[in-house]
Amino acid sequence: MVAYVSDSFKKEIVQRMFRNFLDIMILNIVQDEPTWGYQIIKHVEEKYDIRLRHGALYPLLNNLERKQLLKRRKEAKGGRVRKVYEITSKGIQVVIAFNEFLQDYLQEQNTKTGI
Amino acid sequence: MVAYVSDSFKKEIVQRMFRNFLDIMILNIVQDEPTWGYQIIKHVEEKYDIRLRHGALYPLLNNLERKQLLKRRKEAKGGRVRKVYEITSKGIQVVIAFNEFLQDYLQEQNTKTGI
DNA sequence: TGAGATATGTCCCAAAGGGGACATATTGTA
DNA sequence: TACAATATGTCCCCTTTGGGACATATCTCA
Repeated sequence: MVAYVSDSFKKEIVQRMFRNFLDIMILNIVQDEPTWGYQIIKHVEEKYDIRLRHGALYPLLNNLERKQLLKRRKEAKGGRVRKVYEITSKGIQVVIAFNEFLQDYLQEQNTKTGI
Repeated sequence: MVAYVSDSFKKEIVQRMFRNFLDIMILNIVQDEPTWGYQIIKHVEEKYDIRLRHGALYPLLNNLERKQLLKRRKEAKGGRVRKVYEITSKGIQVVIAFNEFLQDYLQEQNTKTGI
């Protein structure tokens, strides 16, 4: 846990989200559209202003593939290797479970604070 | 990361949520109504079927108080000590930041998957 | 009076995880 | 031709975290 400072509250949350639920964040991104490691790093950097370490990402992608949450659709080449990942039905289930929990959680928040 | 098995997906998510965002989960519970450590443990066990270790919770509560996210309202006694916590305005900001991120995140999910 | 529930405190060891470094190869561009 | 960007792989050390244990005190009920 880091010090909470007014404006950086949200930034802090996003960072923790990516630190602790990186696998699910990745699944979400890949679900949106098939993509590859390097692009995921660029995407997250651009959208969330967060720097993912490739040293953490690539092993994770291989891991998710081993668990059959992702599948490597093709290796688009040109002399250069590129692993394009696609989400599996099992992967989608994980994303759905996550989203449902969040939905239930927020639902409660709303009923408590009066819509 | 643990193996994802169909039915236990959601359970798994809840556990990770409490493991990784325990502070915010606690802030939420306290925001709902002022309460104390022992009751939080019972509450979480009952509602989520998750066992919080008091060895982790009590230091965290003291920590949240030191950071002024919680304040100890009173020590209701009877010879026995009980620390009743209340959320602070700073604590509420953290909860709001968290909820807003989740809201934005789910919003995107919905627009992507069609409403 | 003795056991179980209530209530909180603190500490330590082992496991996990992340940051950073080391490594390699191709493509484009100045 | 040389550097920056693209693209992925792997490893290690250090910090963080959790689980479990040790500790204490009161209250209630059988």
